[in-house]
Amino acid sequence: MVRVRFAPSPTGFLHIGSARTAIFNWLYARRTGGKFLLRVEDTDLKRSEARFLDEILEDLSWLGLDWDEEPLFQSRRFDVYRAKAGELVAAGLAYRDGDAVLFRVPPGRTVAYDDLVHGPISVASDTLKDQVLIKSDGSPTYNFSCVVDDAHMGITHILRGDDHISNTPKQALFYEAFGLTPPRFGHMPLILGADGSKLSKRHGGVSVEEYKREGFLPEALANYLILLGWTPRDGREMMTPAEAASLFDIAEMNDVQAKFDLQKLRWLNAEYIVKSPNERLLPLVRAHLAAAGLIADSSSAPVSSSSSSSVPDAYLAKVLDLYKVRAKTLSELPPMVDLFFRDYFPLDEDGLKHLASPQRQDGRLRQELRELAGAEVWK
RNA sequence: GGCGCUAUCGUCUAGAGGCCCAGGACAGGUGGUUCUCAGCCAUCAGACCGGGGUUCGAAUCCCCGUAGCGCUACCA
Repeated sequence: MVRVRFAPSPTGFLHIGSARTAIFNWLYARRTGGKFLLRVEDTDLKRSEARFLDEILEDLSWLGLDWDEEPLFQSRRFDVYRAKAGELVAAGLAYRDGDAVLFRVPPGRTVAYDDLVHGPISVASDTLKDQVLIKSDGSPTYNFSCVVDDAHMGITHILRGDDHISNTPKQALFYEAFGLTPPRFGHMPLILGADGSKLSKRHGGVSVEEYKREGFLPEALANYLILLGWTPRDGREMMTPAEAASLFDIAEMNDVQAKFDLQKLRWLNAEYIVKSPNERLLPLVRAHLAAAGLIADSSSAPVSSSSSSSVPDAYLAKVLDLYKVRAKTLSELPPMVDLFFRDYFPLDEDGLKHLASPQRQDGRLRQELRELAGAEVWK
């Protein structure tokens, strides 16, 4: 049975690239009827924080992913890693260097494996230095804890970013040292910023949380991330994770790094906004309007008296019907609809000219507008 | 520097030797519809990194170059 895992480090928010890795692992598990597991790589005690883990799990759920077992925490398994390293030392395959344990890389070997997305990859062991297994402070290195835990969790397929390609031969050597058959590896290309450089803040956000806050719908983000690296056979572009899961094939994964295109994400988001029923959008829209100060913040409003000042759903729904075709993100909505939440309507010259143009046959309205213009002292 | 991965329109991609004077989507241009915007409809422009091979035939295979990215940590 297929068992895959997503292994975040709780040292920051969920990166957009990590989110994609998680999605594809989930896709593969769901496609094959296997298990999608979580492992918390919190070996860096100083940088790991519980609040980051909470945020990461929340974002994964938000994106529509679910996992099959309780997450494994690496910070609770330090004694296991040390014991495992001890086995290798006893077998003469590793040695203690001060308080650290290093793996002896066998010379003159070609370490090869068949990558699920890239095909055959090989590297000469002579280009590898001896690998640290256990650091002087007793904590394990990434590559070592990774192998120990993947074996422990019975992981059959490892789908991760291209940045781990160079780690794989090292890990393959560890499996060999333990007499284990390594899992299958598949490395997916990294996501780059629009200018081809490493994805960073200036490209429009690197964390899932930022897109959530901007008013992107999770189905749009998930859909876009899936598209960035895989195209279904039938060429469709809009799909839910569940639909993608029914079509997914690792062999079809792209092996080319892709640039993150905010325009296309925005287009997808707009499509999902238009398709979403108002009941689903309303709570989100409320939050954005409240954040913009256009309506009272429902979450912090007093329970009793002020019902008269709260805007009814029916009213918001009408506004939404008018404007959801124009907004590419929910955060764009408030400036577009602010006039529906004000008591005065200052008109600029263009607006006045347009509404009072002779093309309008409604003389009565024109008259009213003139009066309005005269009354512009409000502004 | 060493090792590795990659290379089709601005972007995401289709293309697994002839079906391709390269198809789709986003973005862009133009026109139409509309009292504005958005939308919708129509339409245009836009690419096989360079050079060598292999082959009757290459975007597709091989080699070299170039470029981008990754790794080269007692970070993960």
